[in-house]
Amino acid sequence: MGRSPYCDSSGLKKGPWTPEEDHKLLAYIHQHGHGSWRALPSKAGLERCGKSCRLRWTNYLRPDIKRGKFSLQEEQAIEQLHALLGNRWSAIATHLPKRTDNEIKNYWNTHLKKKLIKMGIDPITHKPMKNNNEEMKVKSNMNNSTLSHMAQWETARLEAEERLARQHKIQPIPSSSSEGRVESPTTSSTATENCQHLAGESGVADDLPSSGSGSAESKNYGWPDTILDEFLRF
DNA sequence: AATCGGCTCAACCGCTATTGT
DNA sequence: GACAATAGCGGTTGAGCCGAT
Repeated sequence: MGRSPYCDSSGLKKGPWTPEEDHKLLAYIHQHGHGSWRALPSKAGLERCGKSCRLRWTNYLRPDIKRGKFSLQEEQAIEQLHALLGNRWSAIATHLPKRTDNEIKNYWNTHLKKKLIKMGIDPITHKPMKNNNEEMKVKSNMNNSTLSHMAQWETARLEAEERLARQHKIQPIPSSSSEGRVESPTTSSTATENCQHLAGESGVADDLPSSGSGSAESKNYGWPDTILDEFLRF
């Protein structure tokens, strides 16, 4: 499997995009669609590599992007989804309409991770940190419902994993879901609904997507939808 | 006013996955 | 099946901003 170089360093521009470049990219995609990203820059008259164009489009220029501050609901949804999916930003992004994986990743790294650490929660495991001082802080700062809620999430995750493992021993997963990258808008929306249900019960994430978040590209990387569903059904 | 340090976020880089031949 | 091309993901970087000193 040959790896393509990021961008040939043959005079291609790097760094921040100018409004003129944005305009060229927008105009081209609006007229022709992006097609092959590799071929796009020359067709659009841009001295950028295709990868750079794709990134600019998906992270900034796409019309269905919501920019600006994250709401409390979005914040809580990210926390819950991260507890469930880990650093699978694109998978998390499919459950947060109009937010890009890059934006969510940035927000996690700059805000949420610190917030959890401050609360004495390990941002990786989403469990209270073992450190005594931190644990004391957790005990005094976190309310019981938050703790029990997190424990429920973790328990449910483990149960779902176990159940799925058992199931797979009996019946192998169909090829579509065993390939790691799963495209299934149906189950995605089910998961979303369940997430909404869960969020509703715990009083968070009221504005989670009610549809498949407009994601024709909706994928649950790594986590098969069955696990996600199981977990969110909890 | 200068400078220092922390923070944010757009963009880059390197890798894997997928698709086509 | 092997290989190449392309797409997409997640980690990291660095320029710019802003508040503190």
